Amino acid sequence: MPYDPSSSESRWQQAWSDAGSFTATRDSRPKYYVLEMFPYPSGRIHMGHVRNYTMGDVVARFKRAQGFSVLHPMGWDAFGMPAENAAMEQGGHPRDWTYANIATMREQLKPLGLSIDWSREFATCDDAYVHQQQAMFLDMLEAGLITRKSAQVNWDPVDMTVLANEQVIDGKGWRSGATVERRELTQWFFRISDYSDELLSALDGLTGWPDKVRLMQANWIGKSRGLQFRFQTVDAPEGFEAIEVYTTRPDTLMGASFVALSPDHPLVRDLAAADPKVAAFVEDCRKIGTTEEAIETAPKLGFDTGLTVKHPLDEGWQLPIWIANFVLMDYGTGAIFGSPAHDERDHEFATKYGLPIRATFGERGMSLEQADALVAKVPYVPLKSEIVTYVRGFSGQAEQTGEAAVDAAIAHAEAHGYGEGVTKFRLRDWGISRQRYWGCPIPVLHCEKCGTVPEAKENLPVLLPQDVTFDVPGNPLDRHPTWRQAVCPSCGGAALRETDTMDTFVDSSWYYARFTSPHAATPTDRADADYWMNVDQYIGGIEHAILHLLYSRFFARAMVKTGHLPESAKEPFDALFTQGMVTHEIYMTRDERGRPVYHLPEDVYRLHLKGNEVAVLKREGFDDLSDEEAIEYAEAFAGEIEIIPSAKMSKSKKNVVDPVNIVQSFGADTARWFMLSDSPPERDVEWTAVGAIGANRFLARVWHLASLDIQEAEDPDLTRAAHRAIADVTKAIEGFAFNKAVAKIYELANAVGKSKAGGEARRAVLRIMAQLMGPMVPHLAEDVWAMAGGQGLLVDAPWPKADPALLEDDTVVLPIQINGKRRAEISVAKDMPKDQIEAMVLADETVRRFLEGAAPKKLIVVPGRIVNVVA
RNA sequence: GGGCCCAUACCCCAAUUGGUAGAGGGAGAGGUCUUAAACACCUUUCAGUCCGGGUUCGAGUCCCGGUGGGCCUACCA
Repeated sequence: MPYDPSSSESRWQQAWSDAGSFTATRDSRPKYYVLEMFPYPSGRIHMGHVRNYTMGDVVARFKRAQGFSVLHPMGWDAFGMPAENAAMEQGGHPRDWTYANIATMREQLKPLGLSIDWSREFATCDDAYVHQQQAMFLDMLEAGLITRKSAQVNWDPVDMTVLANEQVIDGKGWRSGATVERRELTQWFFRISDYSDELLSALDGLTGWPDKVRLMQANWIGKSRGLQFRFQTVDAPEGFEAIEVYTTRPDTLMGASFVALSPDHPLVRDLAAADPKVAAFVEDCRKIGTTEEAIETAPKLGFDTGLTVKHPLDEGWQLPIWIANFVLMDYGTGAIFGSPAHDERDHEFATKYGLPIRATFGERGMSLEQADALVAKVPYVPLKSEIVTYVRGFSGQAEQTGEAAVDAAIAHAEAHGYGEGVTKFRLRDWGISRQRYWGCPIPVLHCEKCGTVPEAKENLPVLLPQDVTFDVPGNPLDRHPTWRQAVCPSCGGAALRETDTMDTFVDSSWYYARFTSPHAATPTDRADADYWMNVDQYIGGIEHAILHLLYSRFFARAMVKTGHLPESAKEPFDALFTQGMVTHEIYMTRDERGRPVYHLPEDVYRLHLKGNEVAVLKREGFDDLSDEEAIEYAEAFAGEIEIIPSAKMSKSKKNVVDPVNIVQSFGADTARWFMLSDSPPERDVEWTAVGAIGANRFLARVWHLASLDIQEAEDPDLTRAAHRAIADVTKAIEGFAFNKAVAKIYELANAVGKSKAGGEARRAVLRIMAQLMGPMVPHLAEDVWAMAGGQGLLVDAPWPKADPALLEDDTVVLPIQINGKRRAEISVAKDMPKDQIEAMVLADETVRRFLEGAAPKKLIVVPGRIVNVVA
């Protein structure tokens, strides 16, 4: 009977389902919660999902076998713009599109044989989830965690909607092509910035997270210590007698050459109202979008207001006030002083507009002239920890580090009363208002009498109306005939509903908590949350390293504050693993006009031909060719396709392989095995057709090995190999080194293949192999388990234990190095004392020949490892 | 511009964390089986660890300086 995953895989999946093997239960076992980032229901699963969920499944099945009560759920991040875009493009309703996609993807996911508790499945667009999220919103509003304030947004005047930064391309709306405006809108915010310090300092405790992610979060939160102070203005309009600035380099105050204001600074607005030239300049600045590329390529623009300020340390010294496009209103105070000698941007600006460049410090030991010469062409920006010489210092030592100088300057300002030391954060409040239909409605009302009023909890959920259309731009909620009309819960009068919906990051900020009691009539059930939280292992892509994880950390704290999570769950993810991408080669030809045309891997015949990598298009009739004919064919068309090195799978480059096809032709276990082989999980893995065939071939070989009928014989070496494998595979899985675990299983399979062991001795080893393979290729493992006489289902078998007595050999081979080069080796008992080894080494013929009778200068014996003789 | 990661055989990757560079897979070559092929099995080729210094009895591993690739982030004052 050959290996036939198509029949056996669904059979085992049915068996697990019938046995309820993966239903998570609260019981006496220790708990383990493993979670992979839930998918967006885009329509089809892709290889990235397969990799992500396979890794999680390995952990889940491994922990389950080790005796943990495992929670391993799955759900859908179901709100968001693609559903609305689909409705606009193809008609239909976002809800129908979303739920149809979920149904499709669920059916694609299930054949992978993941050990998921499907009874806990939910989508964030489910009425129940919307309900509980709204209930929490009200709790958080009451607890002071939410605020409403005015903020700038990217506004598309044609589509009449707010755009996210990534939807603004070259200053134009991605859909309409209209020039994007910046607009002020009143929006809802989570007060995450109140938690800046807490979210930053708590990173130290996240020892189960990659350093990289912690660092990225720290940079994002962006704590800085600096000086905030005021410049007295000269002849400025009323109300602007002083300009507040913030700097992290107050030590460069004597190098100040100008003050620069953001185009959005209140003083600039005041000036623009009176002076059309200022207004025109501000308008120019606005045209440059807020995108990264736009900012990167934008030239520094400045406008001299003609106004001046007095230098705080020298009343007679006046600095000009400029408006500069590179000054941001939402960081610091929206105003800076320019210190061109020690800042790249300021230097570029000063050079362009002919403003003075005066050094405040130079390299250690430099004179004032030398320092000024140093900064004339390029700014001097050493690390703050470096010692420099202050040539225009005003506080602290002449020779000191930047850090010390900053501290001294702050102290000086505070002592003389012209400024104070301030800690600032880059992290801003989290704006969650979206002028969109397909999201969770914000449950508040606007009442003429009472103002903004929270909806009463008993009126929840506030559900989206179904009778909407997407044929006109704008938010369908705004133009719905009746949906907005509601009763004010405070005064009983007429009120209008808020039509903004919540950012979808809100949905994904607490789904992990909802999984602990997905059907509860409250956001969480505290007994369940107390039992299951935290997530012991979270797995997902690095692209979520900042926003999703930071928002979730904040949200968990907010849930603790509102009583929905225990205090111990304020850091919800104990351990985080960020997996690499799945990549594939890109196959490209060009059309008659030289434009690139990409081809799907399934349409390409790929082989090594006389040392060259060749890819050719499969034309009609290709599938009927014999191997020789196919090679001839490839030779005939060689070079027609350019092979571009592997890159992340993307539809536009057509370098995608559909997991559904792979599962159909090879089985889920092959896809899973491939994903775990070779590449370390944190690194990218390249999908190749030959690799998939290779993985499948190995699984067939294991099947074959298990089905052989071998005459009874003992083989203690094989038993040893099996126990060695238990120890190695266990360690590898625990360390997320699945590629190493795979290699150890290959080794064991090779040993089984070579061994003459038969009967129960062989079956025992096969059962161990099945157990070790279980987390990775669970279906084949069940087959092997059954063939080798395993009792019951393999998923219910406890993880095997290695017998320590079988792990170590009694004798070890010690290599002998002479002057660092390996020259000989001796075989000694494992626990032989050092002096005996030394005696043996000195007696060794090769060693004696090298030493030529002399005593060695040094003899280093590392027990169990190596001996080095220094002659 | 800033930060992080990576570089070992033709390719993907191991190397007990400073102790014999090769565990494993793929590809290539040859063979057994076969009418032939597939499957299976056997045999085999291929590096001294990107480059240059340093520390050490000993460096793929640690340190310094380059080169090449990748990821993230960015007018943050």
